[in-house]
Order: sequence, then structure tokens, then C-alpha cells
Amino acid sequence: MYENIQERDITRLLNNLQANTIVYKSKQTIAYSISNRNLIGIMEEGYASLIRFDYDGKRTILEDIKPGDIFSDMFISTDNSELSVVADTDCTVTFIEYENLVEESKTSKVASTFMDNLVKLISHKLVKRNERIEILTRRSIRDKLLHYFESEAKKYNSKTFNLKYTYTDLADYLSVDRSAMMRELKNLKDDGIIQDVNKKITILYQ
Amino acid sequence: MYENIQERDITRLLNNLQANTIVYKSKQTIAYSISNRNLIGIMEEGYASLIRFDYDGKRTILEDIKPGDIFSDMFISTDNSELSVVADTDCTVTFIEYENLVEESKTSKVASTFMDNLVKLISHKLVKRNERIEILTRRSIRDKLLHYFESEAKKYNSKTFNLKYTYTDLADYLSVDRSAMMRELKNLKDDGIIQDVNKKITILYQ
DNA sequence: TTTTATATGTTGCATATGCAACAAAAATAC
DNA sequence: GTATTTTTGTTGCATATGCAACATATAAAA
Repeated sequence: MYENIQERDITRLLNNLQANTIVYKSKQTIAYSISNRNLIGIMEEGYASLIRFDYDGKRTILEDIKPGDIFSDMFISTDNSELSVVADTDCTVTFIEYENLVEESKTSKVASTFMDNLVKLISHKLVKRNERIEILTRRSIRDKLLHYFESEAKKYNSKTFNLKYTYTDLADYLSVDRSAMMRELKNLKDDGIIQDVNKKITILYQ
Repeated sequence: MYENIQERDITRLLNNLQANTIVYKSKQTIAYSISNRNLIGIMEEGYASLIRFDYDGKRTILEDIKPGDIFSDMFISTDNSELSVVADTDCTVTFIEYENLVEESKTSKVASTFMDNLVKLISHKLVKRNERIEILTRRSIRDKLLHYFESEAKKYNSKTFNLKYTYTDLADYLSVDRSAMMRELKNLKDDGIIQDVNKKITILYQ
């Protein structure tokens, strides 16, 4: 979020924007704090997840939030307020008001660069969502798994990579029944299409 | 895209940004023109769709582009280049280079407002993607249909509304087999959960 | 108009997948 | 260290759903 901005300019900008920094403990819910209006949270330290909790207890991971990432109620539909940001580790978050940033950007080059970074981060989120949709639109669990594996392989530029999710979380991400996914994973191994030595996946074809 | 900007300011800004306007015929593919780098297309007139074509001929509508909407290669993953923007009607599109806009925004208030609008439009896209994911993560066709219907009902603030998709396109949007969807639609009608008088849907419960 | 293309509506069939219900292993908390 | 929670691994069963293959209706093109 602070690309191409000098350390001291960051401090001055955040001051001007009346940013405030809050520390959260692991497993705390951060979302409630941003449920008002047009607040942008910048993850300074720590990791969190954007999660939807279903009426029937099912949960879906929508996004992994890493240091430098942002999150905001601006990106969340008003309808479905069941979305929340949950800290996976202890977190430090800086909040700024978007309208303040816009005002500032009209007179400050630093704030303009900040807006530039903002656009790029949101665009990146959009790309990630498109990838997720890409996977979710596959009709079978096998297809979903293979597409996920292929996109990970492409990302790490290697046919072998470590799963960054537990199987339980992966089933959530792919939005399929976990046991059915485990079964299909076994099928893929039996068919010699992939190798899976505890969460180190290797794609065997081509 | 031009919210809060005066007509004459728009003209001057687009000039400064060396924007160029292209007219497309219905059914033409617009995407190829934007496949270079960081070009933003502003839909001035007409309608288009962001579509993914599968290797096996399946297609998925990712987005409906209306007048005032934007599209860009910035929002599209580099991996999956099978995404394309296809004109549904004759279209007029203005293209600007994002980097030009950023430079301009450092010295021009009008460009800053433009950046503000850009952020809001992309955020809105993100919200739409979240809604799509919200629906796609439902496990059954019935659940997908009901969630789609409920979100439409909420949008129009009425239990009755007209489907804006053909059934074929709706099946694409929900990413399910069309015939299976038709069957489930019939079940929902038979069970007295919805009414469907050619594409005028009414939710009957509550 | 006539022709062609696209959308709607329906059905039989095979099977993929959700669900429930476990046991065992691993990780985390105390 | 022990206790507790979470994750992994597996299976039987019922059925929802993809697929193929139609006929008909509607819309677009000629």
C-alpha cells in the first residue's frame, strides 16, 4: 500500500488523514470495526481472513489478508452483512477514511500516489476474485481441484508446490463437501494424475 | 465514470490524457484491443459482456457492461487470456492509459475526481464479484436459484421482478446445466415456492 | 415472406457428490 | 505432561445433477 512513498511521507500523510491504528489479538473479529462507512483498513502486521458465515454454520473463505493488503466495507455488499474479517494471528491495522483520502489527493502528490496504489490493490483483488470464480464455475470436484492445482503451479512456476490451505479450508475455498473432495483427491492419486505427499502436491501430466 | 465532473472538464481531461474513442459493431470482440497494458475502456454508449470461453466451448458471463461502466486488462489475470469483452449492441468506447491518468491526477483536481470515480467503480465490481461468489458457493441448484432470486428481489425491493437473463444465460451465470436448472425451476414452482409467468418471477414465501 | 438460428421445455440414464457417521492422527490448549 | 479441539481419512447411502437427445417455440436474418 505504501509503494513509491517515502517513510516520512507516509507518516505525514497518515497524520493528515487522521488515520488510527488498532491492534487485534488472534481470532478476534475485525469487521465490526469497519462496518460503518467507507473505512479502509491497511494490514500493517499479521494475517487475517475475509469470511462468510452461513445461516447453517457453513463458512467460506473469501480472501486471505496479508501485510500490506487492504480491506474495506466499500468492497462488501450492504445486503449480506454476514461477512467479517477475522484475525488469524495478532494483527496491527491502520484505518483511514476514504473521503479524507480523496480530499487530500486533490492537493497532495503523495496522496495521489496513495490513490494509485489503492487502485492497483483493488484491481488485484478483482483479479483474485475472477480466478476464484474461474474455479467455482467448474462443474465437478475433479475439475475444481485440477484448476486450483494448475493455477498454483503457474503461480509458483513449478509442477510441485505446497498446499497453503488445510484440506478442510481447501474444501471451503472450492466450496465442495470435504469428504467428497478427499475421495476425489484419492481418485486423482490412484489415476496417476497427481502426487500428494502430505500437502506437497505434484502434477504428473505433461 | 464522469460523476461530479463538468462536461467541459471531461473534454479537457480526455484531451490531456490522449484518450481515443472507438466505435464497435454488435457482436464484435472488444477485448483484443485492450489486451496490451493498463488500458481502461469507458463504455460511452451501448452494452457489452465480459465472457470467458472454455476450451470445451462452455462460456461464462462474468460481467455485464453498461454505459458509464469501465473495463480493463488491469482487472484480468494474465494467466487466463481466454477472457474477452464482446459487444452486445453497437458500442462507443473511450480508451485511456491508466499511467497517464495517475500522472495527471498529481496536478489536476479533475483527474483526482476521476481517480475517485475509478476507485468507486472498481469497488462496485468487487462487490458484484462477491455476490456472484456468494451464489456460486451454494451447493445445490435450488439454493443457487433461490439466492439469486432473493438478491434480485432485494435489489428491486419487491418479491416480483423480471429476469434480466434468458434461462440459458442464467444457467451460465449460476454455472449449472441448463436442463437441470429448468427441472429445478419446475420443482420450485410445483412446491409453491416461486411463481414464474414467463420470466416474471415472484417469491411466494414469507 | 421464408429461412435460419437461438431459446425453451422435457425426459432417461449414469454417476458424482452431499450428507452422516465414524475412527485415528495431529495440533493446540491447559 | 494430559486434555481438548481440530484435521484427516474412510465408507454407505440416497439423490441431485450433468449429459445427451429430442421437440417445439420464439427471435433474427435473409
